[in-house]
Amino acid sequence: MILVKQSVLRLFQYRDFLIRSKKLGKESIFSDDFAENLGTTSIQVRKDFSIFGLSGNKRAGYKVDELLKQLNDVLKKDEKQKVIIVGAGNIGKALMKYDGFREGGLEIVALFDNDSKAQNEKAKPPVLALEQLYGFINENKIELGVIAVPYHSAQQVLDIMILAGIKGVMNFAPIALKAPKNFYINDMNLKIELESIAYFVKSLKKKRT
Amino acid sequence: MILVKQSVLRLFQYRDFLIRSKKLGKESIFSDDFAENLGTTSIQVRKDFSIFGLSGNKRAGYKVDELLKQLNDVLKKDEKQKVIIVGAGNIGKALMKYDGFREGGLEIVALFDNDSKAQNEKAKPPVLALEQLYGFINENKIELGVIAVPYHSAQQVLDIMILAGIKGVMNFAPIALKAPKNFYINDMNLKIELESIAYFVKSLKKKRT
DNA sequence: GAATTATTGTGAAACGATTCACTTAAATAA
DNA sequence: TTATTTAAGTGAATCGTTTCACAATAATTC
Repeated sequence: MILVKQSVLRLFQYRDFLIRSKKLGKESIFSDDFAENLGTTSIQVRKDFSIFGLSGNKRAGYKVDELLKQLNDVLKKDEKQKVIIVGAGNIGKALMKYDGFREGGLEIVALFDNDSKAQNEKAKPPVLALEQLYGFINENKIELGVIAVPYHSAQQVLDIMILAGIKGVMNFAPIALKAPKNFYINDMNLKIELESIAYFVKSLKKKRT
Repeated sequence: MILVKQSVLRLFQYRDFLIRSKKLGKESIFSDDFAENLGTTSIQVRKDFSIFGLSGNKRAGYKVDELLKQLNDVLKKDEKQKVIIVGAGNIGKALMKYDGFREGGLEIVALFDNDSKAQNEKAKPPVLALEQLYGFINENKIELGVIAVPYHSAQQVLDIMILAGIKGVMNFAPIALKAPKNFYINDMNLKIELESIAYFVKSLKKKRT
């Protein structure tokens, strides 16, 4: 399959907008509506749909229900997916409480932390010891993980996760991690993202001088 | 100026690696070292340097101190930059405590929240009422902000920020925001990023069948 | 029911980013 | 001091993504 990463990300955004529109009682919708809402163009929207074989009605746009069904199919939004978070510090805990994931069909089933003070087997979701990481992933057939540990232990943690059977991670450690080719890593380097905003803002100012 | 977004992001990563290498006592470094550490290629590294006029020594690589000085210059890492966070919920508070920003010369000077229970003028940084947002930005000439409020109030908050003089934001609300052309927004849509990882992982599996 | 209009759908062109293929020069070896 | 080696530097080619230009067709109007 062709890797059309940007398109896929937008499809997820279209899906969210579609769900919100449906809640507002809309029954049909146009490529312009998506464009307007997401800050892109209707051409981009239709091209994305075209790539994935999503179709509407010429002149009458897209039926909300129908498109949503097609989108769910393309995006494989079938059953819930279990996710674990490694690192129960500030970011790990914030993500645990983040509602967005649940809405997206992503269930956080456990956190893991070194620090015994953070651990709590009875909590929902439980916060377990790092020693249990390998076994938990293996037994529960977890495929998705979030890395929210300090940068010096991130690679170590990832290695365990890969060995245990995880297939993709979202990484908040501010460092590039090494993984095999068929493993999917999404780096969320908050430090660099914010630094780059500062940079681009400064550049914009210079421009106007 | 040409907008070479990807290159700029990598330059920040090179800088971080350079700083870590310096701490380890390294005095010179090669494009291959950067590539190896960041999971890219030495050609990419040299191309990035070339675009921004960063130069080394043929055969002997780059002097760590010298390159770092050049990089700081290119990336405008001069004075500290003040940042505010709007939304003192899970994510807002986690970001407040996140050390990475400080290391990157970014100082979080205040948080803002609707909820009077979250507010605390004496805290460091203070958590202020949303009513104070406009005045604070204006008086303190803040240019950078983080949006960590629920999606239904994100656009409202952004409008105030823009009006008050903010020039760029990092947005954690899972929605596309509208802003003028010369305003810089970096969307960190955690929900969609994690959903897309799930999607790509499923795709990888299919491939092997 | 024919003409008009609005919107989808898509191959081709343009653009931007990455990779290639080669040149240059400094350091080391002979 | 000359030859060899190693790594930087970069214009050109390639690749992936976005945008354009226009064809197709469903709905609406006349």
